[in-house]
Amino acid sequence: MGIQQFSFNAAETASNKTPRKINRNLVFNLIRTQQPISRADLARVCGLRRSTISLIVEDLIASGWIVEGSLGQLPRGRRPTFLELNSRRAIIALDIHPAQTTIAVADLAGRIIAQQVIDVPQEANKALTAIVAAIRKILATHKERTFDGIGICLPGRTDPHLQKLIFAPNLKWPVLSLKSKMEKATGLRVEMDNVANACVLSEVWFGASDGMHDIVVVNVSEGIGTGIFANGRLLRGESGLAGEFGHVQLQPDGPLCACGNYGCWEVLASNRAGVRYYNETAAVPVASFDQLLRLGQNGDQLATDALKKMAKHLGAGMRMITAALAPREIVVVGDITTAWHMFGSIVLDEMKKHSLSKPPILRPAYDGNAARLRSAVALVFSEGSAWTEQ
Amino acid sequence: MGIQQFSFNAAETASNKTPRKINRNLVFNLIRTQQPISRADLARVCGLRRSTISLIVEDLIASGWIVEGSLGQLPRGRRPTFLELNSRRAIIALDIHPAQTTIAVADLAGRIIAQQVIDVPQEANKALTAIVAAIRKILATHKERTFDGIGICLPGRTDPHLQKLIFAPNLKWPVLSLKSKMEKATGLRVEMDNVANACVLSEVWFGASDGMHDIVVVNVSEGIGTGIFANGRLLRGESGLAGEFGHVQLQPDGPLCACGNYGCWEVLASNRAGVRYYNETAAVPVASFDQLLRLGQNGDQLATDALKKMAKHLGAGMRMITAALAPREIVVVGDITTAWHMFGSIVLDEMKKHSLSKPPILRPAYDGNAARLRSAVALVFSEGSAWTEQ
DNA sequence: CCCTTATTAAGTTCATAGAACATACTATTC
DNA sequence: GAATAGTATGTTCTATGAACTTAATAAGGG
Repeated sequence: MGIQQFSFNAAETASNKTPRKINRNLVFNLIRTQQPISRADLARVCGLRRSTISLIVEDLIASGWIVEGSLGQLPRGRRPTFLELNSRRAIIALDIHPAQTTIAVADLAGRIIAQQVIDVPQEANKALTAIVAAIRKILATHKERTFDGIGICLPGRTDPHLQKLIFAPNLKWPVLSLKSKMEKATGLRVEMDNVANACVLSEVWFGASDGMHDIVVVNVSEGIGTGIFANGRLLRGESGLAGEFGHVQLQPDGPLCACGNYGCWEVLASNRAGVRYYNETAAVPVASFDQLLRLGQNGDQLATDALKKMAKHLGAGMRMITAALAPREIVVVGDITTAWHMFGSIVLDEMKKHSLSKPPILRPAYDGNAARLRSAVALVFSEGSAWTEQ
Repeated sequence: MGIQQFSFNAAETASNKTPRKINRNLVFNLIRTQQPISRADLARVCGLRRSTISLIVEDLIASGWIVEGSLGQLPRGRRPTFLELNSRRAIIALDIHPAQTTIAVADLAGRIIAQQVIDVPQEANKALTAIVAAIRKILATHKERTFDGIGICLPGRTDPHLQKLIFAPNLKWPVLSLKSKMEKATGLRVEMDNVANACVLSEVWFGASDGMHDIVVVNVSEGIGTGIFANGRLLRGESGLAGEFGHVQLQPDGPLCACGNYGCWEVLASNRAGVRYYNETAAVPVASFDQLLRLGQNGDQLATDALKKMAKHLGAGMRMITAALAPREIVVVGDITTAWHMFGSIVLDEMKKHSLSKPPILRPAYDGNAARLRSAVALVFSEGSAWTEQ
């Protein structure tokens, strides 16, 4: 199965520089994921000759992506020179959330170097100003690093072509040329995407996924968003709105959803649904999902019941995803994962019910907290393919 | 957006022969889709230099994929030599159906050269024998052609790795090494896939789709199967069972489905559902969907109502697909398309209801009848990339 | 114990071959 | 003569294979 079965597109001719592009990409990714690693090991792992590897490595060092590090130990023979990512290169990661926005500095390996919560006003333009100010401050205090771009993950959808924010109901932001405005204001490249999509990239870049199998990330929050990784890429859809499984109607006589339909998955299984289930039965209502979760973890019966109901509906949605895409893994992101030992099995059981195929692996994101910030790194480097240029 | 953002896989290094592979592929596909076409036009269309095109064309002629044809007309200057697919190369196309199996000879351009319905016994091994006999007969009567393989589309799912038939309830066939058995019996390469998947490939190879956008094919028959084309490839899923949207539960209190769940899309919207709707209301039941369709087209009110109900549920499922994948187009295959002028708009309206994004283009397959047979050609040449070898 | 030599592995150098390309050329037609 | 199709040739970029250099340890001899 070749890489590009269907590339009969005029734009994609290959020149004699094409092999280098491909191999450079390959070698860089090997160093990124296997660092520290020597030239000789690179050759063994990927099958290119040592001489070829040397040339490519020289190129990557010259352009500042990697550096030579310490020497390795061997029982005999010349000691290998380890290659590592250049830790002076960094990106700015932004995790925009209705309740709380976090800004961070991360290096190419996804290590979070600095991190802080910032105050962001509700109104879109004021928010933009506040964010740009925070970015300028970061740039000023981290002069020793080279910044390659800004990665933003947010609870909304972006147009894949125009790179505009097109759908962010939870932020109450209108359609917005966020990307170009930020790029003008900061001079840095900006990549932004939905939380679920960003977490998909994070899983593929830093997580257990190898980029060769399909995975689906389900972000359970106020709503439910999913990100789909298929055929070696993020699946964005024509409009950028692929992955809105949250708005599939699973119960035609269910509660009204914000989208206008009744009984969408996210009305049945989101954090809000959990809270609603609890408040329907309890004498004293809870105000937030956090509260509900704490009650449940402390053994409150009504809270547990509400969360179990939510978990069951989550599982029903995962069954839908399994039928639709048969991915290798479904990865869950969101507050509910902190109580996965209590509710994970309920989700799993419901998902497996009458499944046609071997059900996918179901698991929480490998690194719930940092995942969203890390995903910003993945966004900048997977979307823009920054190291491919020149 | 490069071809291969995530190819950090050891197997996929590029050598200095890689550009030729890519460009040869590209040129061949241009000839395939734009034939007849001259070398000069190829150069203009794809951007490669005339000298490069000449070399690649020479190669393709030498290996028998294309031939030089007639000369074109121009107002002045040397007349261009048209290049065409070698019409002596052909494949055998098999459309296996519970009711009726068709065998055909098709050339690279998807032209059906000969076609005949064959008798196939129910039992799997006897069926295999009958099919192999029919193939041998075809091979004997078409000695003037070179056959590159056998493409099979069938109402079942195949394992993408092992190439076994793993799920064919409507055929009542067990898990079966169909591919390897047929290859041994005929000496030809065999590619097989689900009807919906095959039709996806057919759309991309011979239809309006350009291979650059996502499309979903919905095959409405006894059940409902869908094929997904995303990120430039068919989406098969881990198990080969991706696209089973037909078994997503859209109405938890709906009728029992063969899969064990209640209210799956296919129980609500397949041909069988249409028949069921009619028979619930009519005094005299119909035995087949064909009958129902004829009644409806003749203006029978109860039949029309039943078909409208079915159409509405079809639309609800398309809304699900839109939310899940946001494809550019949804293409419908199946008997219902013969009455698309009557029911298409009902499907469309239901699909659009409360849609978050611009809804996809909804249309019947561009060539309902030949599509399934043609898809066999697409199967052989897209999956095996036959012209890439050597 | 020290020095020399062999062995092993890492990394580099260089001639070679495949491929696209730019340029110049030939062929054909009006 | 002008325009267009198609071909031939030298150049450049690339991966490769073989030979080479570098650096470390092991073995052996004095």
